Amino acid sequence: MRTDRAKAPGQQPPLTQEALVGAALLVLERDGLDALSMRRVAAELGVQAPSLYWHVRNKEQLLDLLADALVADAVPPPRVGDWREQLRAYCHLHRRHLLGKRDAARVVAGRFNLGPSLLVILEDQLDRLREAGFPAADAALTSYLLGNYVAGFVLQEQSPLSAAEAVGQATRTEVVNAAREHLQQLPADRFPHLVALAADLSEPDMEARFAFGLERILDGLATLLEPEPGTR
Amino acid sequence: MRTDRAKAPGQQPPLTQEALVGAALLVLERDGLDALSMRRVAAELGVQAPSLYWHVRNKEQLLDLLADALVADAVPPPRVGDWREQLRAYCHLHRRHLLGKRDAARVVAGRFNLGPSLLVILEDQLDRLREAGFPAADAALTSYLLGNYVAGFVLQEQSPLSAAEAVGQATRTEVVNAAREHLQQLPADRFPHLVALAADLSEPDMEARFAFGLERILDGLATLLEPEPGTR
DNA sequence: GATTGCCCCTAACGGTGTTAGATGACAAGT
DNA sequence: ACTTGTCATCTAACACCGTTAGGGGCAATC
Repeated sequence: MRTDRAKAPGQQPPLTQEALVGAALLVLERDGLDALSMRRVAAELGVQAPSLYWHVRNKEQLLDLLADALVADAVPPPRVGDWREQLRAYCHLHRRHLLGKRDAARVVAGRFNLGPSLLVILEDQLDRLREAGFPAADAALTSYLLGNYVAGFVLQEQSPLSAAEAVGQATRTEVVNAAREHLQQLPADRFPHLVALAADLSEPDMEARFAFGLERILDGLATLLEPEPGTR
Repeated sequence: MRTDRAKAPGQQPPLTQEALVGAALLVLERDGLDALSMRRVAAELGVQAPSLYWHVRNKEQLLDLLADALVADAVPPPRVGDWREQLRAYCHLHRRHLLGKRDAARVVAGRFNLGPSLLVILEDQLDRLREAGFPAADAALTSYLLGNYVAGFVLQEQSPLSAAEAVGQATRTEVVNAAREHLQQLPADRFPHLVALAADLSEPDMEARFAFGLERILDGLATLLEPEPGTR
């Protein structure tokens, strides 16, 4: 019997680890994280599931590689403007990048990454922070803080979407509206602020929410650089 | 045949939704999130798995309830000091609380919560923020920001722990040491900052990392309250 | 006493990650 | 040319998983 490796639209290229990651990326984008199984990735390559374990220790490692691949094609922002503008651009780009790939934040967030692609980004960020005058320790902490903020935010941002579509009805605005109504109908004597701020709390403009937090962080970083501007 | 409900150390109490959540909490604490299956929760109650579906739509809903239960016994900090001190205490308590329960952040982070326990906390937070002088919209955004920051941070903080113990060897310091050595042996010409800051980047003092980010956010919030350092 | 509705049961479906061991392809050594 | 051996994939299987279908006991209600 011949090898039916070619029966699926598979690869002759002899199934490297990168090929696994590529197939996983494809499955993630097409079917979502919950449907990302070893069997499906294998099928994508025209191969049986156990074959994957020759190239990868287990699914967890594949997800680690996937996490790094997800940030691989993120391009750093141009080096124009002051450090603040550059960091702002960095974070907005990072968020846009994660939002662009389905379930990306769920893969990336809470994973101890340190893959090669992330290292490149980290190095570049540290360079700009040091150049801006941040001490070594602060630069390291800042990088961690920003990465954490963006990943955590996008995780929250795209989670209700997938949760809602799992239940049935779809659009994010429906979920947001339901949340606002839920808040508004609370007993006003016990939850006066929640009722009063229902509209603000269920503000669907995620861009604004993201920007608010980011600007707070940037403001806070600025105080590190200006030890005595007069007030404090 | 008699009912063998009592063969496991089970409950006569007729299996309410709260009982499910209680059992789930117990399984989570004892076996971790990855081992939290419907069958195991059922076994904890001396019951078969399909019985759970009478009280709960699916596992996702059980996790939602679990997420709220995980923040249920968080006590707000005393109302002493200025808003800054109170918010700081709030976040540190929240972090400690999540760290105290196994895999708590993995359950809570990235879940659209709004359970009753969280609503109480949110209401209290909003009250303090309004009292401190924050406009309505800013108070809402701030609450979201802080909750997001703490959950995201703890998610990162306790994730490598469980990841490492899944692989085999245990302690977090081992993982951190491996990360530092990995950074130090990078080619110094391509990654000068990563090599130089290896120690800072793999700083294992998570408390300090957390405090750094939190203080930045608090500094940033302070600039919202003092638009012009002259008047008010 | 019959009926209804609650609540748990057994059985089963299709899926999962992962391992054991057989099998083939193909290069190196004799 | 034949053996050897390593790589890379296969088949078969294990122990689970979430979830559904449908049966049956048991209390309250009519």
